[in-house]
Amino acid sequence: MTEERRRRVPRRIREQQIIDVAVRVFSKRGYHASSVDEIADLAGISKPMVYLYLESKEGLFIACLRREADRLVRAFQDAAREAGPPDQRLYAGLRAFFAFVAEHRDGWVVLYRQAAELSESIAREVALARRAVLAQVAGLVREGVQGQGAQGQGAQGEGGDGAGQLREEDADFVAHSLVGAADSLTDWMERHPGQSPDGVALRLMNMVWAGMERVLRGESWVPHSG
Amino acid sequence: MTEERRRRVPRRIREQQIIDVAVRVFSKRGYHASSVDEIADLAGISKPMVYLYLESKEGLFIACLRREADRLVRAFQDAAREAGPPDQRLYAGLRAFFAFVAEHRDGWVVLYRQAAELSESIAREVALARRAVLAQVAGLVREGVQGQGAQGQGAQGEGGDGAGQLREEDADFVAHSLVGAADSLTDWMERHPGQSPDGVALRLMNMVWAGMERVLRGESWVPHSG
Amino acid sequence: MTEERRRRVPRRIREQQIIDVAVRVFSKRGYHASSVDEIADLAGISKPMVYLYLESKEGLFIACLRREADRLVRAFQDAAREAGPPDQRLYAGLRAFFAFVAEHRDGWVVLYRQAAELSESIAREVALARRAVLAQVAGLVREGVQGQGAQGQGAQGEGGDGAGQLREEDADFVAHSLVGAADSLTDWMERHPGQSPDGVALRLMNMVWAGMERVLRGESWVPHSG
Amino acid sequence: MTEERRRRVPRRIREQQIIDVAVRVFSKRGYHASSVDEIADLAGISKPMVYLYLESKEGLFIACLRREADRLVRAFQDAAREAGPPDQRLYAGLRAFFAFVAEHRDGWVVLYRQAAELSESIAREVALARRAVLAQVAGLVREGVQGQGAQGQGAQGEGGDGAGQLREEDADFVAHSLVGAADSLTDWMERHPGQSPDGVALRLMNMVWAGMERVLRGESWVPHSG
DNA sequence: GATGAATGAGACTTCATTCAT
DNA sequence: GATGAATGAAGTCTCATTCAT
Repeated sequence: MTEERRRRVPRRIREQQIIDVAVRVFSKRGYHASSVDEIADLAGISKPMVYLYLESKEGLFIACLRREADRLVRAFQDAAREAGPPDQRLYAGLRAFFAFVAEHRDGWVVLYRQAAELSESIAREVALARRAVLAQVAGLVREGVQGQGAQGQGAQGEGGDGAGQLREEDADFVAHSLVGAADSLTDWMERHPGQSPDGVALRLMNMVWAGMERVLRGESWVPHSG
Repeated sequence: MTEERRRRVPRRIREQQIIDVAVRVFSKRGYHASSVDEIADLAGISKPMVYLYLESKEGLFIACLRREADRLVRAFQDAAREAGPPDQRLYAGLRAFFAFVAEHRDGWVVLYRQAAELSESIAREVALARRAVLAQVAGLVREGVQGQGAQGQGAQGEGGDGAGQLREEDADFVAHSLVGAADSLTDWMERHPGQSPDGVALRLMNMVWAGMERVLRGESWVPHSG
Repeated sequence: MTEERRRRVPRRIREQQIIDVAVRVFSKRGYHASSVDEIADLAGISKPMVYLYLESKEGLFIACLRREADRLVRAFQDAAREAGPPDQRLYAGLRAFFAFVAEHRDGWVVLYRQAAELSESIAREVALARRAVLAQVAGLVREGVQGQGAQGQGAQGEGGDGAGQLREEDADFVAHSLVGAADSLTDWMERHPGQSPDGVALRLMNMVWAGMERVLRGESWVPHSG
Repeated sequence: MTEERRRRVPRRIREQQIIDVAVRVFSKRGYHASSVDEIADLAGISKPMVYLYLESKEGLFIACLRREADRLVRAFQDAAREAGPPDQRLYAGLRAFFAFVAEHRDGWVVLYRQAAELSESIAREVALARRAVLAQVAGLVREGVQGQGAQGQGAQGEGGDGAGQLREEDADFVAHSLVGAADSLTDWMERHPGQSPDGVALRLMNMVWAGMERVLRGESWVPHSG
């Protein structure tokens, strides 16, 4: 890995180099405030190459988006493939998530902090990419809680049969909550640098595990109980 | 709504008109993709008026930011002022939050979906505004859980004394989780239009209430319990 | 002279107040870089008043120009009215000039440092005002040297009859030289704050007095004398 | 002059073309009244090229300034390099000056008629450029008069030893006077088109040569001699 | 594979000027 | 006599994108 920027680099590699830089820049500045000029400069090539390989600024952004979403999804899948009881698997998923964000902060930002400023056509891509991530989480949640009645951690013995009524909607609700919380916690992590990704995952697990099942079963906390 | 667009509108009112429009536009397009031209047009005035009253695009954005943060914080405070047991108060807070977002979607987007693309000086303002919101939530959380041992909803009888160990950090963790989840759930709401803000708040309450206390007490879910 | 900015000031006085401020601002920033806004602000009135009284930015500038040219011309005339031998009178004129500039720096700058940036129609006015100043100097020069043969300071006894051949052109040449030198020396004065206007006038007098007569007589220094 | 406006001109050349035009425009209109649009148009290119090569309007102006100051200084130095007695050298310097101004009127105007309207940072540059020009003249003056006692043109035999007391300040005084006079005489030249630069230089030489030495020696004309 | 040269379009911002009170 | 409200026009500057080599 001689770091000298070589001429005549084959297309596949150049593309990756460009995307590497672009993720960094898009993450730092946001889509609109990023300039193709800067990206080309930092990639050590001229602008026409960017356009030759990635077609347009939108194309470049979409390429970034897809690569980062893929990476995150794969990290999730790898973690979830682990055998084990469902709570362990969800925990593993969350750990994978926080570890990914800690290591690929830029990728996460590109995926999740570019809501308002994008053109219609990019917004669609972003929605797709996020759907892919959310789907992973929702999957884990569904599996995890389905098994919870049998292997869960005790207290709620009211029967896992409620899990049969799992609706897509509920799993989606929980997945949104988890991903939203996790996203927000990346900010919290930045202000508490001592915290390991695993620690954050553990805390979050503690906070939601007990309640998740409830939600997926339908309400049980009664508003006016006080 | 006989809001006929009049000439010679006094400054105070014009400013609000401008900010109203700006919140809408910034929310729809994001900061950079918004143009002062469009905002002026939609406000029914010429660009120089915008600059005369709000100084600059940044000034305009900051004005939007502050107004919306104030509104949200006030909505929260009003809800939290209600008497009642702590879980009720947190529930009221969440309801207020989702109601606010449902009614002021644009304001929320301006506050919470403008991360990466902003200049240093605006980023500071955004951070401040968000801190104000987070502080409200953290406050509610702290109060709520401190009282939980005494007036809580039963199941966890392990004693409220653990609440004494509440650390700022933990309340902040929970507040980040809640706000992040809530933010993300606004997307969920958009895809499930039948859901009332109160319903969403209830679901979220169910999901986190049981676990919050755990987090604030220190961990209790054990990773390798399986 | 209670300095409180009063309302309902009569036109004549308001006009002078405005012009006072305008001379200062035009001098500091130049014509184009000055804004009517700033002038109105500093004058403590609203822009429409400026337009009511002075018609336009150009009108305002021309008013400044005329007033300052008048003042300078009058200072010159007062000095030149002094009786005395011609060299004394020229010296008195130069002293008056440097004293004026030292006290009305802004006025001078407005008159003499606004060459390139002005519109055709203002440039005409400027030329007129400068002509008035140059004419004063040229007048002094002509008188002074005409008498030089009789009452001059000695050395050149070749006779004052050459003075009869004075051409307008020559007096004008000398006047331009003197005013140009004097203008430039105002910069020199700024860098040598110890120097009194009178001292500068004396130095300049020394430098040009002997040679002036020559020029007005036709050449006498021969290029290839070396 | 087959300078057909070509496409794809190399940077170095384009830069010079731009500066050529800019000097003309800045000279004609002054800094603020000049528009980059006009400069680009006259240079036969689009605005972005101007900004690509010269950074900003200020950068463009500074580039003009430096080039013209360099040219003038070099013209001076070339003239002063001529061997010969000191009066001849000063005369050569003045001739060079007037010849330069006659041929590069625009350059001179850019250098010397842009006083009041410039931003702080440009004003610094202008001051620097002018200093360079003044320094050349002051150098010539110093040399010239130092030798005057020995090789001078006769009349003043009071001893060249006074020349040893030359102070920086005095040379500077004379230089300011000369440059100011010369600047002002460029206006005179415009109104007397028949005059050659050499003729003007000769007249000025006549006017100041005799007196210069006096100034540099300390005063000798006595105010109240009459 | 690679790039220096070039631009149309559009952004923010300011200014001289006027209107209605 | 005086002003707050309002604007058309113009200016500086940046950007995504392409052409010709």
